[in-house]
Amino acid sequence: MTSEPTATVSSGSLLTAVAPVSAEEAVTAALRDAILSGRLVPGERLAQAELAGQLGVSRIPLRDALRRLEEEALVRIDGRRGAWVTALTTRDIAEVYELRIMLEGRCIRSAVENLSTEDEQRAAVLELSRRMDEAGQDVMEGRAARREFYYVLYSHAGRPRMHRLIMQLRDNVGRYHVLQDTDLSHAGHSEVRRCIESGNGEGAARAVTNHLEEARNDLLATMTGESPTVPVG
Amino acid sequence: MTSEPTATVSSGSLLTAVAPVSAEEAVTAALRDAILSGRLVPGERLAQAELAGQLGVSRIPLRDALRRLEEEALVRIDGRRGAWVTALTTRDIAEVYELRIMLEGRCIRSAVENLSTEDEQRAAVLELSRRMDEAGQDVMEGRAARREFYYVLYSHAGRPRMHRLIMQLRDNVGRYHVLQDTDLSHAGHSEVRRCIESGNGEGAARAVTNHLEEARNDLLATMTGESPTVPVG
DNA sequence: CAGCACCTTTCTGCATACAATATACGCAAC
DNA sequence: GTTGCGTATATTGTATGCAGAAAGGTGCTG
Repeated sequence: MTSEPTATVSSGSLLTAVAPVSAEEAVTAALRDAILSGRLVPGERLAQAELAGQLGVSRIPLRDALRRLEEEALVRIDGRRGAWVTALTTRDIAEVYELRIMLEGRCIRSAVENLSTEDEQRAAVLELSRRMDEAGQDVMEGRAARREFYYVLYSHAGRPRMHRLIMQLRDNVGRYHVLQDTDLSHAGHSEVRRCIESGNGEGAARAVTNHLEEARNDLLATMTGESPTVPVG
Repeated sequence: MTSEPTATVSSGSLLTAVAPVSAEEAVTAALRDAILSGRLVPGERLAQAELAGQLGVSRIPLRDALRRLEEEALVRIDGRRGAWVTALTTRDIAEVYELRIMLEGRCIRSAVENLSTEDEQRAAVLELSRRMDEAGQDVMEGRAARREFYYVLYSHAGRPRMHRLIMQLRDNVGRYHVLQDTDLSHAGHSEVRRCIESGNGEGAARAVTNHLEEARNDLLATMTGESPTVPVG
């Protein structure tokens, strides 16, 4: 949120991990990072002129960024009334996890099977798994490490649409895990790593499915009774 | 493609079926209809100034429309090089159908089960089914009727993300079915209708899954050997 | 005191204008 | 004859300005 746009967007997009070449891409990355990190909370209004001024760009690339984030379901645009950070209800959370369970099970199975015949790729994935285990102190660091691990792992499934969709669904619910039980996650991730090493795609699918079901139950339990912030109406 | 933008967009969006209120929405509907109907073929270049002039709007809403259609995977935008109508490879087709089989089976099961307790909603869906069977002469009319039937049917699953995603996947591969075997489709749709009437969600899921597998096999068989049109090297 | 209409303000959507970059063509050198 | 480079053109990305629609406040009226 500095006045220098180039400095603000130095972190780059979490999805592409390449330097942004256009202002719209830079703004998208900056806003996405702000939303996923919680600096922009669900329900918060996103005024075009204000954000454009803060990021040092015109309203045109900012509008493009808001529309892109709307497609990622991180932002909700309501006609000519404005844009807000998306607030999810418990029903939304349940649907996202239902989709994740269906998609990630299939995706990880193909990824693990494909990796069983490509040793160097598998080594790179396992290296990311090790780095994920190490970065356990800082919450945001651990989250970024997990995201990168699954991003690279799922990329080997040979299903670009599924991959993109899964990452969007992850980002949607990830910001609602304020303080997830990391011990529980650790067990699931370790099981996934063992399945990668042994080439057991079916086992990895079961591990991810179980892990996601537990995470869903935990998250829904913490959200029970809390009515989510609704932007308008 | 007239010079009057308001007349050009009278058809409205296929997804929302409501009158467009903004120029971007109108342009999106017009371009989407042109792509789905085949007037804009896969691989065709989409120049901003040319399309904006033909549709009678500025380049700004046209750019927004292109970006939205890019998210629907109907248009591919490549940096500052331009936009093209998306061309799918056989691998893309296979992935889209894999996703459809997973998602539509789950979606139709919930929809049919939900409809079993709401008689008037079920009657409306069955009316659309009847209309779908009648509109068998014209190819485009039959396609539109099928689309509306499944759009309304799936909307009763209580899963808006899944619903939106399924319709996008349908639109992606629908334009590749140049002349589908309508007899084969008829049998599948009839089975779905019977399951709706009897409230058999599991049977509807099986029927849709089988239907989609057959459609996938037919489409991939016709595409075998034909290298799809690639926009750029 | 409540409710409604009007006005002011603010914000978004769109059109025009400018800047930057990718492509295409021509020319020269090897 | 082919390859590399430089310039010209075309096209996209972005900034600024303007019109129109909501939202909010204020005064009037029942």
